[in-house]
Amino acid sequence: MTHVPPLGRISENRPMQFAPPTVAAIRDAIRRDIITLKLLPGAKVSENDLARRFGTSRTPVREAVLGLVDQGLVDVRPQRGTYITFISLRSVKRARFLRIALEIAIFRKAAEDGLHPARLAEAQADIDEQVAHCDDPERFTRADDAFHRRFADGIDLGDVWSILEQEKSQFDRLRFLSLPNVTPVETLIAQHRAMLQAVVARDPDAAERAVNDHLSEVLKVTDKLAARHPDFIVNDV
Amino acid sequence: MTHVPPLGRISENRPMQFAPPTVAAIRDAIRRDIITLKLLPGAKVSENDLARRFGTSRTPVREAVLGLVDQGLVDVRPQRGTYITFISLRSVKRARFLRIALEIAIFRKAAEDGLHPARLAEAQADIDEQVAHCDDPERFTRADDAFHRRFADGIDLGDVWSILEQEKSQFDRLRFLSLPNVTPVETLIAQHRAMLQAVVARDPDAAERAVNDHLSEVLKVTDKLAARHPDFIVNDV
DNA sequence: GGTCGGGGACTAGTATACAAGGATGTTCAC
DNA sequence: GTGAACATCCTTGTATACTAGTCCCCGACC
Repeated sequence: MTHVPPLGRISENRPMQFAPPTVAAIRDAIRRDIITLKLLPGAKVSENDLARRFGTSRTPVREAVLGLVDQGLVDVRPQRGTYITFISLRSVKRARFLRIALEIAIFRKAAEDGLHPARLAEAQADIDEQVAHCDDPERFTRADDAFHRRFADGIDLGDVWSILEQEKSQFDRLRFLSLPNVTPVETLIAQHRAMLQAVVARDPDAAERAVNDHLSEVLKVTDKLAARHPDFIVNDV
Repeated sequence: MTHVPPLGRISENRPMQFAPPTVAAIRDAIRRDIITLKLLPGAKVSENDLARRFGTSRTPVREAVLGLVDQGLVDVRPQRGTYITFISLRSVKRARFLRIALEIAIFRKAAEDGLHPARLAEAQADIDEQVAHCDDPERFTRADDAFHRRFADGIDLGDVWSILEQEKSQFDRLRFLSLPNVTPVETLIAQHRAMLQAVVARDPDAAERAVNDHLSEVLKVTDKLAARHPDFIVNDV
């Protein structure tokens, strides 16, 4: 549980243009704590405690928590309490299925329609970033996510990534159980290069193969992790 | 705007087992009104009015509305009002992209792993239902949805359909602009049969082709509709 | 007649109060 | 010593009150 200084009415910091950042800020803060396992699965959280922690009333906290319920990260049981959900192996498998299906479609479309050169350059920059920080797991992960996201944003269909974001949190928790990743970063970077190259070459089939290889590699870790951390994981398959 | 009799504290009707059905009930009711275009795009709704309509306080209504914000169905502007979103052509295209990608993956997996015979029988029953009520658009649509959902539920990955459900509402509104559908129901039913048969035959490639044919047929209507109803649609592509 | 300003009637955002049910610990009976 | 009943505390769910910002109309003034 991280200590968070009271938000102190963000409205004073930000110009409060259109939306209240309060709820979103609280939701993201809690979400981050859950994904980084500062809030462990099964832990009980209290809306009152959170309200005190963030220096607001229960109302914004409650709205934030409800958002996390939709994401399957917390489970609120009336008159009992609010609990961090255990990592459901079935949910992880579902997220994996979804991610592979979607990313294949994304890269196929990117390879078919072509991507704006600027986007391609950004993707290349992401790879360079990965090379530069291959020893720093956190920065590597960030560049990794940026790379994937780049294509989702590039195919000009609006916010496709947000769909994945929501599901991704399910196995992002798993990923935090064992940083650094088991797969050598050189392999990952090589796979990223193959994915980018397939899009540049406008070859949808090659893109699909590359994505499939990559995600199979990345996601097969889940099984090992699930076996190693039975205390956080409910095996419901 | 439908008149809805006050919920009168659903807790009395339902056993109030675990969750409060109040918020969910309100959310679904509003959602239905939006999708069926009883609440037109651009219309202003007031949390106070809704609260009066449902016979509750603002709190549950507000929580329900926030859920609809996540689904992109309403837009709440602080201190101004809550408005039904216009149908965003980009969102529709995104939903279409997502649905094709996911359903292809679902049917491929169903064809690869095979489906429980009971599920296959249910899918067949759904088709029979479609044949029986091909003149009743509403019942046909229900059986249509049930058919598609059957496979999403059948691949044993948890609630995959809910992802689609959320996106589907975007062009469900479009669909309601012109019921009955333009594509003859005989064609749809034949396509459904092809999809089911491919799964039964355990032929993933055939399944993919069948799904692609079907969804391309169903979803291509959107372009025509978008051109015909410019008042409800914002062309942001 | 046109324009600017002020006030009232909305809006959503937040805080607080209350209600209802579960968990837990203590106490009393056996 | 053990077990059951009860009281208290704590939980979330809901209702209500209050705050702050926006819109719009109406009147006054130019």
